[in-house]
Amino acid sequence: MSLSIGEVASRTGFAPSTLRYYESVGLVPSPNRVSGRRAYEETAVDRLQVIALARSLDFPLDDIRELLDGFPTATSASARWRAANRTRIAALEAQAADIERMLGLLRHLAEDCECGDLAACARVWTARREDA
Amino acid sequence: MSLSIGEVASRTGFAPSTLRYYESVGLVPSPNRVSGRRAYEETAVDRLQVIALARSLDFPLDDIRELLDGFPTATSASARWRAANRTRIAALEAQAADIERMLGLLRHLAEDCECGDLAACARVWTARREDA
DNA sequence: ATACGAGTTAAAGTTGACTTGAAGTCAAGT
DNA sequence: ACTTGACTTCAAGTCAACTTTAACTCGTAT
Repeated sequence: MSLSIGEVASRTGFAPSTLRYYESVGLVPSPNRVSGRRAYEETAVDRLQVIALARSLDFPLDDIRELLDGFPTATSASARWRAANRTRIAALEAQAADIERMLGLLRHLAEDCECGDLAACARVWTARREDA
Repeated sequence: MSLSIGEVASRTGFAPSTLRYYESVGLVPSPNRVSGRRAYEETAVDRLQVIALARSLDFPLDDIRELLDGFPTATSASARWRAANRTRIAALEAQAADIERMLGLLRHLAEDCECGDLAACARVWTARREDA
């Protein structure tokens, strides 16, 4: 049983135009056509859901493509791919830390802030980032 | 003591062109000019560091402006601003959850994945999102 | 038979967030 | 006097990621 572009769209939350675009840039494989129309396999939905998760975290399409194309199929997973993955994991961990800082600031503003001045209370949450 | 655009740039990590752009769109107030040049106060750096944090989380500029402009100055903080803030907090919490799911997937791929097929192991981390 | 809805392609348009380029100003150093 | 380096403005260019438009093709229901 195959799925129309509309069905895939509603299952994944992507617009049909987005699915065509993703195909055009090679992010998803080109599905068979049945009388001109795309006939997706169910597995396409799984791939797209990973893409949706990655996009929700603002992974660029090139990055997602690399992530998915280098997928460790049974054996492989190149050193290059593994290194890239470690980088991605580190970046996500840093991002999680940033979210916690931002949540700290927003909750402070929402609940009990009496600083009166942004500068006064902001430094608590914007401390750090002394590298390079 | 005031800061040149170059000093503010190196303290905040923004390019000078970005600082000018932020000023042009009203995200940061227009600093005094001393013989034509911008002379920033130190507090501008604090504001910009909050902006840097928000931008690192891909907050749109309009959102950041609203966040900063509605800052609870001693007394205020409109109901509208408070509501927007609750929304932002919820969005960040959801984003943190997405990061955890993605980290779960990436670590699985990096360490012990023997699924061989993306679809096979992806469903564990792409489950959820059954709303509306 | 024909109208409808959902699909098709290719090309052009949009948006947000910057960056770059051109042409000029200014203070300090040689 | 003049070069340098960091600045100025304003307009235009860039980039990723889509979306929109135009013109067309199907299969199905009336």
